[in-house]
Amino acid sequence: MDLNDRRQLPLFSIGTVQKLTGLSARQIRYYEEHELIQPARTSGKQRQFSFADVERLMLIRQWLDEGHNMAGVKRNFEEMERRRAHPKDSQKKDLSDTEVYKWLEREMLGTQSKSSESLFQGDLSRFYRKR
DNA sequence: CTTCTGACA
DNA sequence: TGTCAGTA
Repeated sequence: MDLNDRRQLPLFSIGTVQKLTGLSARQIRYYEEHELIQPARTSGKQRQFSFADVERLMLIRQWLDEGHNMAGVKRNFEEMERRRAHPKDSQKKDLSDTEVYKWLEREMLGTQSKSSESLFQGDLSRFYRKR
């Protein structure tokens, strides 16, 4: 199992994702309705978000902050999809392992400074162990 | 206590 | 989007 597979692992509750993205639970569920994200579900129907989901939500957050509406956000994702299907020679590749870990490190440091609670610890332990 | 769906403004 | 209800 490589890093890219682990980016798809269902790890976070909606509460954790709210803190990570700054989006409200209402918004997160709304974006799921619009198929912008497809979080997994537990047997009890609780949403389980992966890093891939969180990354997409952060992109949505960014585009929304930049003034885009839902239609604009959807267009941006469609554009990303086109590029993935169009092998242009000088396109950026997926994040390298070191880039992902740097991102993780920043998230953890930023979170820990806000309070003594270790937001990730529990969920992240699965991310590191499951290989 | 947290999350879920449906619904209203 | 926020918020409230009634659940699981």
